Amino acid sequence: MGRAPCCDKANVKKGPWSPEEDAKLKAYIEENGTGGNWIALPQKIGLKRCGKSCRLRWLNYLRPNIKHGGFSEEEDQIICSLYISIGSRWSIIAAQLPGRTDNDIKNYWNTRLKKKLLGRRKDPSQSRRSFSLNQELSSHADKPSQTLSSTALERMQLHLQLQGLNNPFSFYNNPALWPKFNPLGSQPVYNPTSEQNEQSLIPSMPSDEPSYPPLSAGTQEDFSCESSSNFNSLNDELQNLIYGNNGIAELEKENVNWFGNEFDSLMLQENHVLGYDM
DNA sequence: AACTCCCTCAACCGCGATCAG
DNA sequence: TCTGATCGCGGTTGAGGGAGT
Repeated sequence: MGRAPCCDKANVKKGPWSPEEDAKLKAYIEENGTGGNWIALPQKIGLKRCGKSCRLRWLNYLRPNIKHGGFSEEEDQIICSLYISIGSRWSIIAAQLPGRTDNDIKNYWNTRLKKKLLGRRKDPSQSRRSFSLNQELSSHADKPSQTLSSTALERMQLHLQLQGLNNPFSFYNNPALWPKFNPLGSQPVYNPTSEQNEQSLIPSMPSDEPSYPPLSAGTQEDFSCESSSNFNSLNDELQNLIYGNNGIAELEKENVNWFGNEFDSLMLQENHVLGYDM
């Protein structure tokens, strides 16, 4: 038995929204709110739209203070850092960028930022390195135990890419990145002294690399968010997500650990490919 | 000018999570 | 506790427009 449709598909308009529809939806929500029920909302205001479509239109386009396009270099860095840390959790990434929607960031990442970063080939040796890794990994693709998700591969590749010394996004030579990479304020994500951090959110750094400095108030402000309360709630969300003090967070932590494991196995494979483990 | 190709982004779809009765 | 309804998220699609030929 299939899933029940959320609305009557036959009587629902699809495709681009007209200015009249936008005006109706915007006026109603600004006056009455969503009423906590998106499914019933279009009927209330006489729109032949699916409730989900209304919700999306409001969140991604009509909501006040939405920014479109024109991503700054700093926003690029935040998106990139968080993508490597937590993957395609666009809603969480969007929460760190005021005025940006998850859909916007997702589109921006898929169409531009990913190409901008992964397409970068400054150093031929680095290029060969990435290529050989991909080639080697894909040659093992028929072995189930070594099949890796494309997202993880992409993040792995990005991580390698970002290690390039000439790369402005490099974690190692760009201190401005460190606070962005650790959105949790004073609690460092990577703590080389803690055994529990073996599978930390951030891939392990070589032991001779400096650990991330604790955030100053200034850098935390720099990190984003209009109000401190907003920042704190986001902060809490990320704290829960990463450190986990409830059931849901534990689930998230599993995912994070999964990435840690996957990343570790990738690093092992890469070392093997490059002959570092000999 | 006409055609094709490629890119962007708004919107859709399906699914897991959560809520309410 | 169960079940159906709804929400929210991430992946995908396709229309529209710009660039190239």
